[in-house]
Formats: sequence, C-alpha cells, structure tokens
Amino acid sequence: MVQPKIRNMEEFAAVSGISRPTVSKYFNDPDSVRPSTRQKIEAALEQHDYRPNVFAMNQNRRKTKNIGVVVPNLADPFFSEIGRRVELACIDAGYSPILLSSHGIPEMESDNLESLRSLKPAGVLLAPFGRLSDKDAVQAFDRDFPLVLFDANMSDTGQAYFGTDNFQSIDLMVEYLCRSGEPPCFFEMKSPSNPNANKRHQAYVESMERHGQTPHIFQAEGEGWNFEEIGKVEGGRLLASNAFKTRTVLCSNDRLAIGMLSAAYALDLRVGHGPGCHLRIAGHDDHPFSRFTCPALTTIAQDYEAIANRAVRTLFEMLQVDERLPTRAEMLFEGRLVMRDSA
Amino acid sequence: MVQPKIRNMEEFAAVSGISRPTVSKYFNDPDSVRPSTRQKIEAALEQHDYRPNVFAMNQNRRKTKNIGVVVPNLADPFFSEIGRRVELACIDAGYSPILLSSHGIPEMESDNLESLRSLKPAGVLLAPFGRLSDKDAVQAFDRDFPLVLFDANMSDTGQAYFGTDNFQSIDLMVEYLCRSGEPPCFFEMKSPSNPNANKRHQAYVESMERHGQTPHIFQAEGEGWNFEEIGKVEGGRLLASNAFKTRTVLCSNDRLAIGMLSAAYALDLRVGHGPGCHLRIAGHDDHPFSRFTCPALTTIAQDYEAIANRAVRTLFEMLQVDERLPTRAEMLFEGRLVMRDSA
DNA sequence: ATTAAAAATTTACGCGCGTCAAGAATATCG
DNA sequence: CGATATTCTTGACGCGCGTAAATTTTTAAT
Repeated sequence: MVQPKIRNMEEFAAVSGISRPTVSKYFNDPDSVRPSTRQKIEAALEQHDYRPNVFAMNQNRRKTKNIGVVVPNLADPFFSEIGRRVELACIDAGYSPILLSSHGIPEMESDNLESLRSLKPAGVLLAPFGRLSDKDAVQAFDRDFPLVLFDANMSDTGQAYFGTDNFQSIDLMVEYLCRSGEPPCFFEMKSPSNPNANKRHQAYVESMERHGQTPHIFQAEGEGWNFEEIGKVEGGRLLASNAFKTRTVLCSNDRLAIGMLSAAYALDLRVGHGPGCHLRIAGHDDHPFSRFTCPALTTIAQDYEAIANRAVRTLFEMLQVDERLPTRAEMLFEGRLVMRDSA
Repeated sequence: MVQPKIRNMEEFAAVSGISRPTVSKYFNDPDSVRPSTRQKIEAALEQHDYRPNVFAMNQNRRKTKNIGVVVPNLADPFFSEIGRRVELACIDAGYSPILLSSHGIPEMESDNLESLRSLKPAGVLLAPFGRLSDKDAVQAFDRDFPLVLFDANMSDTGQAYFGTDNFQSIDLMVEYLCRSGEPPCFFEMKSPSNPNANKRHQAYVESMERHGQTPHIFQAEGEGWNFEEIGKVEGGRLLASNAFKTRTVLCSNDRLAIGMLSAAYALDLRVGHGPGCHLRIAGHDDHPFSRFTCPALTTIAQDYEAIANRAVRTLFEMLQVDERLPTRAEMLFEGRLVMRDSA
C-alpha cells in the first residue's frame, strides 16, 4: 500500500516476481497455477492493492464472469426475495451477478436481454413473463448464451427450468381446505400473464374433481401488477354481493389474497377457521408479508431456496463442462402448506 | 440485416461511408456530428444492427455511461420502489444504471462501492446505511467519483443529499394525532441503524413538547431488518401488558406499524379512530402495503418521485459541467399526511 | 467568389489484457 | 539419479476502440 500505485498487470507482475502471462492465468482461475506461485501472487496482492481492469479483461475473453439475472418486477417482494438469493449464490461462486428488473413491462424483458448481450455474460438466469414474453427473442438469446429459467416456464426455451409444482401445491391446499371445512372456490385474475396462474387454475379444477367437488371460478378484471388493489376491489365486490357459493376462497396468489383480506376487513367479515368466522381465505406463495396480514394468511410456501440454488447450480454445471445440456432439464419443487389463521 | 455481420467499428464505418473516428464520435455523443452525417450513420445502423463493444469502449474512456445505484436492502419494498424510480430515470437520460443491493449487510455496502470502482461509473447514487456505513470508505469513494446520497444522510459525505424532512413530517403527524384524539406515544427500534430513525425520535419529542404534551417513548429490542416481526413481537408484548399510557401509537416506520397491527389483531384489539376502537396506530413512509393493512394504515407518504428525480437530476447536472458542486447541496422534501382508517 | 470556421478524414499510437509458441525452469516418479 | 510431465518465462501479436495531429473537405459568412 505504501508503494507507488500499480498501473497495470505488467507492473504488478514485476513486483510479484511472476511473469505477466502467468499472472493473467491466475486471475482467470487461481487454481490453474502452481500453489507456490499462487502464494507469491497473493502475497503481492496484499501489499499492492492491484485489480485487473475489467474492461480490458473482458474485451478479449469470450466469456466473462458476469451472470445476468432478469426478473419481471423487483417491486414484487416475491421476485426481490428470489432475486436476492440468486444474487448471493452467484457471488459465492465467484461470479458477478447483474440484476435487471423489467419493471413489469414485457418489452423491457427483451431490452434487458439485449443489454446483457453486450456484457457477454457467462450465463443468464431468467424469470420470464411467460405468455407476454417475446418468445422468439428469448429463444434467440438461448441459442447464444447458457440460459436457465426459473419461476415461470416457457416450453422449449432455456436449457433448464426450476419452479414450483403448482399441481402438487394447489392439490395440497385444496385437500386441506376440503378436509377442514367447505370446499374452496377459486379467485384469480381474468387474464393473467404468468403461466403459473394458468397451471394453478387447471390444478384447482382437477383437484376439486378428484375430491368429488364442483369447481367454482371467480375472475377479477384488471391488468397490470397491482394485484392487491385488484384483489381488494374485485374481491370486495364479490364479497359484498355475496357472490361466492362457499365460505372458503382459495386465491391464485398471496397478493390477491392480501387485497381480499383487506376488503373483508372493511366489510367487517371475520376471516378465519375459528368459531364466529365468516369465511376462510387462503393464498399461494408465502409472500413475505403473509405472516403479518390480519389474520395471518394460510398459504403455500414455495421453496425459494431450493429453486434459486438449483437454478444457479445447474447453470454453473453447464459453465464448467462448457456445453449445453443434452436434454432440457425441468424440475419442480414441492410447495409446503403453511397453516396460519386465515383458513 | 441481410448483410454479413459487422465485426467492429471499422467495418461499420465502411458500410456507412463515414470514417471510423467520426463514427466513434457519434457513439460518444450523437449530437457532436453534423446532422447529415448523423443521418448516414443512423441509416446504416438500421440495416446492420451493429453495436460498439462496451468493453473496448470503456477501456480508454475516462468516464463511462454507467451509473451505480446502491441501496441497503432491495428486499425492503421501500428501497425497491425508490430504486426502481432511480433506475428508470437513469435509463431515460441515456445511462446504464447498475443496481446493487447490500442485502442488509453494512460491510457489503463497501464491497459494492469497491465493485463499482472497477466499472468506472460516471456517478453513483447511494442510499447509505448511515451509522453502520463505513464512513471512511464512502468518503474515499466520494473523492474519486461524483456521489449523491439519498434517503439517509451522512454529514460531509457525498456532493448532495435528498431525503424527507422528518421534522416536518413527524410534526405533521403529531399535530394531526393530537388534534383528533389522544396525543401519541412513540414506538421505535432501540438501536436503529438508519439515521432517519434518530431524527424521527427527536422530531417526535420536540413536536410533543411544542404541543405541551409529555413524550413517551417505547423501544423494541431486536436487530436486523425484520421490522414487521419485531413490531409484532415487541409491540404485541406492550399491547398485551397494557404498557402504553395512551391509546395512540406513532410508529417510527410503517414496517413496525404493520407488525403492531398484526399483533393488535391477534389480541382482538380493534384499531382505528371510529367508535368502538381500542387504539390508533400510525406509521411513516407510505409503504406499498400500508394501503392493504387491516385497517388501512394512516401514515406519512414520502415523496419518492421527487427524491429520486432530484437526486438523479443533480447527479446529471454535475456530470454535464464535469465538476464537483461548489457547496454540498442538501434538500429535504415534505412528507404528506395520508389519512386512512388506522388513526 | 473569397475567406474563415467547422467538421470530417487520414494516419498513427496506445490502452490493458488474452493468448499463443518456443524454450527454460521446475516438479514428479520410478 | 535421470526421464518425463508440468509449469513458467519470454516475446510477440491482436482485440476494438479512444484519441491526437495534420490534412482535406464542407459549410457558413462576408
């Protein structure tokens, strides 16, 4: 630190007593040099805080140490949570995650992928919009870079996909609700953009039929990402007009449920499974705030940790062997029933 | 598009009929070339989707078009919301925002600044931890790059600071609460990391004294970012033991309030200002979920938009004239009282 | 048309590092 | 100890672009 500043790898190689090409090799992969020389370099590193110029590094390098992470909307706590875990996993692996949010705008997803192109990422983790994604753009990107999808699936796109088994999770919830009270109706967005919503719809119908019950679907008008507001307004209308044929409502996701809980409270309808309660409301996702709703929300916890870790791990395995997967991997993790007070 | 791919600026200059140095100039600043040549370049751009290599671009360039945006914790909806706005404002201005979260870990803030150094950012927008920030590291960074702080202030650090006037906003809330019912006590974290918390504490005391009332402070044990949980546990304990000397509680921030609302619900205490209500609870920040709590939370809305825009604008003004501000700018925006049902 | 100013071109160099080939040094093993 | 396999050094080239100086072309103004 006391020495005059090191300007480039040439100078750093000089003070560390190692040739520049070897130093270059070290920075690419510290394990690729002999332990004795690694020690010399690392000793020098502690004395002369030198760090290679990332721009010069990446210029000639085919693949950088950058990992793109693209989520549809960071303002949604679900994505900030799972994005957070993915980010940390990348850092642990010695990569530089670049977190990009599409701010709820599908077109921006393509923009983000386009921006990533110029950063020559070693790989990309994408939680796509799904139906609203530009499938051609994503598939084109998939051809040029190692791409792993998570949260939302897109057929024949990406080298792998990791998400929650909505059929298992919804069935788990339907089973619980049927066993413990009236069979649930289903509350969802009318035109959801996320493919999970469609799967959950289908899963609900199938599960209800398997239980010998008649499915009842209620759909909320509205576009965009304001799920709580939509749940509150549309759910409130349905509650006020007594439209539900049952006193148990399964919401397609927690954010809708949070809105509906708010509406129920305003209508003085006591939500829960205890005596004196008017209706039960359940959600899906174990949203970070679902523990603090009134009453606390019964929901399905997605295995964030497993999804994030497996997606990252799979990507890194591809990077190691430096080839595409022989066959598209697809793994669904089970949801876990979280019983709280609302249902 | 039909032509063979352009490999570099040399080839692109050839097909556009302009010399490479001029093309280079164009990409630095499209307005720096004659309109007629700009048209030629842009015409060529539409035919041969060429984009300059960012790494080669930034290698020799002193300042890049990168803007660093560092927030303490993206998992907090407050920061994901304000980070979102800052990001979009940067994109509008033709810069590339790089959003970094410190994941609630103060040491990671310094790491993030260190990472940013190697990206040679044109400027950085930082929402610091405050007391827990490594002040020396931040100030050192301030000397090397244009730095603007927002949300949390640090004395003599950064070229400018933009945030909310906690004294104004807390006074507004205290005034309202006193006028409409019992004077509030104050509920906060015992050892808050955020400087805003200290200001709010002080603002509460001063405001109460100005109103001729005796301030009462209640502090919650607990560390970390689990404010809702802390609010629920500690707030619940205080409510259950009837420790509050008043039936109006002003929480230092919405997340604590959300936790306390949850505890109150569990205790069957009706919150609100109407008849039959046991207590009033108010918050601060207009957290995205405060509209959907039960009851909806009365709070102070921070002017996210203004804070984000002014911070970004101030930074860009510095970049334009390419010099530090003659004097450290500091501007506080007023909070807005949002009256809902909880108080 | 003349002239000065502005902009574009030509030529050339350098940035910091990746990477390759050939040879020298070192390590590993029987 | 010698033979072979690793690893390192030396020297050199190139990546794609920024940028500077000198020259030529274009534009604007008289």
